[in-house]
Amino acid sequence: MPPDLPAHETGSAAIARQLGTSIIRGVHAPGSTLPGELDLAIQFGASRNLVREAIKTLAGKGLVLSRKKAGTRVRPRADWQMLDPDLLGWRLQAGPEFDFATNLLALREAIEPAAAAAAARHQDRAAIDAVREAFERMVAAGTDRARFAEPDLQFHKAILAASGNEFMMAFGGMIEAALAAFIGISLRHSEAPGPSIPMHGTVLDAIAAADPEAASAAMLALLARTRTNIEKDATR
Amino acid sequence: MPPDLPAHETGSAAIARQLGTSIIRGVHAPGSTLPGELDLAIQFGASRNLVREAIKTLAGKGLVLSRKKAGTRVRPRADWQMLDPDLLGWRLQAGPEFDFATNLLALREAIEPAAAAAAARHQDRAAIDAVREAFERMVAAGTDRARFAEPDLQFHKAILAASGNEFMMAFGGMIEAALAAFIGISLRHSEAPGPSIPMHGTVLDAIAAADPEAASAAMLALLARTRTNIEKDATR
DNA sequence: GCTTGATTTTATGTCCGACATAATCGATTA
DNA sequence: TAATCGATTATGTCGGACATAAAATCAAGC
Repeated sequence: MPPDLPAHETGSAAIARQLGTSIIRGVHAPGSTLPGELDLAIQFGASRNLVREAIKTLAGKGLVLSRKKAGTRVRPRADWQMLDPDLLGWRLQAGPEFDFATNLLALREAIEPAAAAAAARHQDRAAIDAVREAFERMVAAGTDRARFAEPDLQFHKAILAASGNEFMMAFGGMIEAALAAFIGISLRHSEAPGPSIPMHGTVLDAIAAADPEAASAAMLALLARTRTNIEKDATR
Repeated sequence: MPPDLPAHETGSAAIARQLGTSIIRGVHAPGSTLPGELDLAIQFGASRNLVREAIKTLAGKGLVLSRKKAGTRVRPRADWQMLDPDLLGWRLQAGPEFDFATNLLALREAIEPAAAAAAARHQDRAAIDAVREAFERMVAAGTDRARFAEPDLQFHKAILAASGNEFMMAFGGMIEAALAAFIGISLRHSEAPGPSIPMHGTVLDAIAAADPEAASAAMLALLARTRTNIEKDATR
């Protein structure tokens, strides 16, 4: 049985996580061949079948490719499914990366304003209620950073969900995986969240008012503030 | 050995694809429990190990969750990793879906202008050369739709790659999976591609000129034209 | 010494049966 | 009616075996 087993993580999931993290860290470089299945089984103290299941998981995320006799090869980084929440989590577990936060923010700046605009057009009442509920919990959290982070994340996820676009909704899982790892880091450095709350309210109001342009602009302004905070953190 | 085995598709990959497609089609509804591993092995004429490998692949893409005794349950649609290229391909294989094309286009309208702007800022010469090369192949294809589609896709992928943002690059695989399935369908209906070529050239010129706003606007205009074509197709 | 074809080796692909165990279900008891 | 207990069951994990595609090696011919 592999060690270090979080709740409900099966043996093959643990091996996939450890192998995935090793690949991301460069322990196994793109183009290189992983140790054979039997060697990996010995290394992880598991059966060859568990290793194979783990490798299938990594293959499904674009990290590796197996061929008879040829072995299991690490694919070029461009083939990795960077949007996969598991892979994202492994990247964050592997350690800080140059430009990770700014690249993620650039993606968010592209998608979340569009999602806010789509939500303003879509007018799904229940979904907008969920945005409002998250906003109210942010207000209730006040300047308590630890209590603020979770409703903040829910706020953004709720807007993605309210867009009515399943592709935009999918970013919720990705952003959640990324921010979950960031929370522990950024809570120490970020300023108090209080001042950004009204900006969140502006986004909500624009969505509720069915004003796509205002919703998009408000979300862009909010994320610009996040960018300022990230850049400020980077210079400390 | 499972039947219907495309080149280089292993048995477990074939089972994953067939099971994934069944789930997407609603044959196995979210919340329901899949047949047991032994039953699936009989159904697919394969070993229990192959079925388990396939299920691990699906689990890694958010489609299912297995627990001892409880069985393998289909997760809510919101948990599916909609951005996964394999899942995207299975969705397209499962059959036409309401709003698929317009949702994908809305996502592209959010990301590709941002990628074009980022490419204009990033100024990676080799990457811009790849954009130019794809553009020249589009020009060479002229009004031959069949020859046009592939360089058109490469053009968009090259811009995503030129952005320098790994998350934006990741859309290349996704768009490729989506458009690969669309090509067979849309080639019959789309107008000749010739008139859009200059618009592609405008995007390239703006990127080469290091003009992010012009690049973004040009890409948005190009995608607006795609939207017009999709809406035209929808009314036939 | 190089090229080509044959042979051998090897690592994955697939299978089968077995055992462990977590979770579900039904019966019993308080 | 609720809690407990035992049986059942489906997944989790293991080990060994065989098939086979592909890589490596070897031999023959030029």
